Amino acid sequence: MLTQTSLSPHRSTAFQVTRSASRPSAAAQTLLDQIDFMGSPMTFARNAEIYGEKEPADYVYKVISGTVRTYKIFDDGRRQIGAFYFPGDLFGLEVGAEHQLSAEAIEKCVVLVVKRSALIALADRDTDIARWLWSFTAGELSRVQKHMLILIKSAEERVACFLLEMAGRLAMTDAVELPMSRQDIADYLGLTIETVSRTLSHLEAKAAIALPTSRRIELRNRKALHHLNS
Amino acid sequence: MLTQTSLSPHRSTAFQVTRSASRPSAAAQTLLDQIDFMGSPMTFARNAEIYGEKEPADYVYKVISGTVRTYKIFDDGRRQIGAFYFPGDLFGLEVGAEHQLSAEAIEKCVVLVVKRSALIALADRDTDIARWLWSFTAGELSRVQKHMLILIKSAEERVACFLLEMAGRLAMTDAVELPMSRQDIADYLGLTIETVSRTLSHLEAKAAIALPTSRRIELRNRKALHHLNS
DNA sequence: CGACCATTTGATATGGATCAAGCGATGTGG
DNA sequence: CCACATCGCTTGATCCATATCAAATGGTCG
Repeated sequence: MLTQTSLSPHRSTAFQVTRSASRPSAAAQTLLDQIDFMGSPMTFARNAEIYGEKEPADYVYKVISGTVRTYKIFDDGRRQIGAFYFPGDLFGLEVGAEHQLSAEAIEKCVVLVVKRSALIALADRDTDIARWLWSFTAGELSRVQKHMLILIKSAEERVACFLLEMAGRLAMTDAVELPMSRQDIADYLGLTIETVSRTLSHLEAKAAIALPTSRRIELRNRKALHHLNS
Repeated sequence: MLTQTSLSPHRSTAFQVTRSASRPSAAAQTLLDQIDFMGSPMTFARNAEIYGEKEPADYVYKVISGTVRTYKIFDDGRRQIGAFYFPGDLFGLEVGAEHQLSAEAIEKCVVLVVKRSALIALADRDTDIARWLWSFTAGELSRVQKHMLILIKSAEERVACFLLEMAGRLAMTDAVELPMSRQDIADYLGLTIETVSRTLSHLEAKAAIALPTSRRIELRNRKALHHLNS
């Protein structure tokens, strides 16, 4: 499952440098940081599958570079994107035996791959680690709950929420370089690409945003966007 | 927060009988069962608030009888129901300090109330308990993910999913007595009451269900309902 | 019985989907 | 290096599912 579309695991020189540091104690830092010392980097090409729905969830992943989407495809061919993951984000951690969604690289990605059993073993010895794993799942729950709430809003509100979310996660300034296509955005928001495109054009007409290129979006009036949020 | 619309906590004779049994070891049963020995029963009237969004999440609840809804109200007045909880279900367990949604009794309810700190204390001493708490949150995550997926479907698919879910949770047979109103169903499915009502009528016309009364629903053709599921 | 509330049903409006065409950037082969 | 195919995106025209507005029906409780 890990080999189908990806390079075999190896340690890049960049990560070897990091690994040469002395290993801190379990409680001294978050598990998210510790994974840097436990994981093997793997590279995935654009659109490569990282794992598939219902495959054994034996590994957990941390994004080093690039962007990942998790999604589900329905019988009728429609796709719902569950989440986007950016550098620093952990994904693919399940409590059950199987992945609930599929995961793909949106663009060329490097991810650290860690055996889930290794994390579980740590958690059994260290209450803080166990607590952290629980918190992580609770964070995912919270995120999905928010995502669910945007699906009952109007197209304009959904797009505004999306832009604010992306700006918050991958931009320090008001300019965002989106790594995902209009189709990805549409499938994340439960809209069509035409509606996403039209809504962005409309927000630009209202001077809430600017679109220097189709992937680059500048927030010009966050207040107007937030107002759509409710 | 616990007193506003409810009786003060007390132990009913029914629970005293249960409590008189010798206490099993932590690992011998699930935490869900153990809560029966730890919790104080409280009664909530129809539509009484059990807790509000953003209130401290110091207590966890287990439904003994009745039905509970969790929900969020938006600025524009719309309400989204996050979940329905039936007898035996646990709700209100948060990892963070505050409740993310509000909770209300749909009908007169008896719930067991347990201090969250008591559960956390158990989890710190018992890895199995810690694992169970994590699994519980993961189960909620899984449920919300499924719920999110139905929000992008057509009205008929949403209603069919809802009926199958309710039948699975509160009926042994094909007849379901719904505890919630059309408005509750509509707010759970992201539809209007009119659309819910019309869709039920349509499903009845197609002989997929029967509606002896507005609250009682008989599944006459599960296959047809499942087919709408996809 | 009568008031009230939940539900159903009907008529119309509308937001977003669908179908269709055009546009701009990117890349490829002649 | 240019002509052309391709792909992602935008824009336009029309359609349809669901919302909205409105009224009728039915069940419940004082």
